[in-house]
Amino acid sequence: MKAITVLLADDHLVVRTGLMALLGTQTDIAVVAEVGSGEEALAAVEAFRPDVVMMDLAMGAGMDGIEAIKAVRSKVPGQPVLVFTTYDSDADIVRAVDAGAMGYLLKDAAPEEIFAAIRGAVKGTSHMSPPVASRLFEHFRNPGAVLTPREAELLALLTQGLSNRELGRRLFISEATVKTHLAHIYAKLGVQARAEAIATALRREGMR
Amino acid sequence: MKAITVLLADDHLVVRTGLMALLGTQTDIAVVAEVGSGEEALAAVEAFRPDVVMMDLAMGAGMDGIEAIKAVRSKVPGQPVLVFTTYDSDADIVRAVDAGAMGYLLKDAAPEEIFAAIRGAVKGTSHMSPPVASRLFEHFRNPGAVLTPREAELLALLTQGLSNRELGRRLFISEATVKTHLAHIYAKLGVQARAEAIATALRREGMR
DNA sequence: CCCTGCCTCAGCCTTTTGGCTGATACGACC
DNA sequence: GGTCGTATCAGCCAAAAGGCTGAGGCAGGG
Repeated sequence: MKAITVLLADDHLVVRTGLMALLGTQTDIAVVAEVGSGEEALAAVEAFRPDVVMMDLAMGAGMDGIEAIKAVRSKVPGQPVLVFTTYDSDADIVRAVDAGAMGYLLKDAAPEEIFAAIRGAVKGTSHMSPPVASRLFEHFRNPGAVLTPREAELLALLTQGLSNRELGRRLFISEATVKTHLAHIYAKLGVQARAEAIATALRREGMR
Repeated sequence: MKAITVLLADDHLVVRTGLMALLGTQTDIAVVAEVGSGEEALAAVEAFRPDVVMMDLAMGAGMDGIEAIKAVRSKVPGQPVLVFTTYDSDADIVRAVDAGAMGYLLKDAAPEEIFAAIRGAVKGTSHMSPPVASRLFEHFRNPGAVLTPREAELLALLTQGLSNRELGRRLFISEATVKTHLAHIYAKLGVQARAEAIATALRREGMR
């Protein structure tokens, strides 16, 4: 039986080393390359054509994990990519899934879970860590909470602490429009005021 | 020469595995135990009396890294503890240092840096990753920005998105007093408004 | 004992924010 | 060709937040 080939992309050497050691215990899984950035991952996918890519989402400077997933899958359509990260923020999960990730593992996952996800990925089975799955479920249970692109843009600036006037200047819209968007955002987030919206956005969505 | 004994405390199995693998390449460093929580770390320190403890700050549920450092050092005075974490928020660094940490390493540190920090720790030399050191320096360069206990308490609630009225109710003080504290907080943080204060606090201090 | 820092509070006035109602415009979809 | 979602804007009013000045109590240090 030919071993499943895996590419590791994570900016932390310690994590890559740990994964290599863990995956090394499995005879049917072989790490063929390890890289520390999204750009390198893209190149390595072309060079090695691994069966599965394990990708961290936070990768220091440059291309982030989500962009890397999109780039990889546009270059190699159908390439199975597993997200392997510390966080399980709503936004990250949703963005990863619609960037085409086959699975979403948390770094505190048990080794068996990791192995199972890799084996599943080559067969086209997707795997989510339980907390991730439940968040994703929540997300689709309440699709009313999906912000429009413009609203999301505004929220991002809002979390910088800008005033309505500033928001208007930055987005080239009137203060009246800013207020309209804000009202919609508050309703969707289920909050009463600006402060709460910022708190919610920063906590829930891992926006920083 | 007797090898330096090390205890690893980190809730991520992958990270522990990676560190074991990296440290295993050094003949003068021996990992004597690895644990996944602050409570276990405390027990392991007593049982193994390691030369150095490497401690993560974020450790899921239960005792966090800072508490664990304090507990370890109160049980074994002078025990060298190295913080090994992903983040370098101001608050974490300062709290770790005054909990008695001997050094502060980031997870993306080069292996040589990690080895050096461990070797230094047993000799009583403290080591900081460069970005950490510069933040610590900044912190002491501008001590005016130190919030009073009451202000910190208020800021914590502020980041929950509460209104002035709510803040007053929670802290059993009048809205007038809340405004006074807020004015001081804004001045110390160097911000103009509530929204900015929340953003700054959440981003800079890793309060969540 | 005085000074300083911290916590507490009041009043006054301006600016900002939020709630509401209503309106126009454009593109997609049926 | 109508409908829906999105984005844009206005005006009005009430509530909240912020700037300013002033002030009392209390603990700790010189």
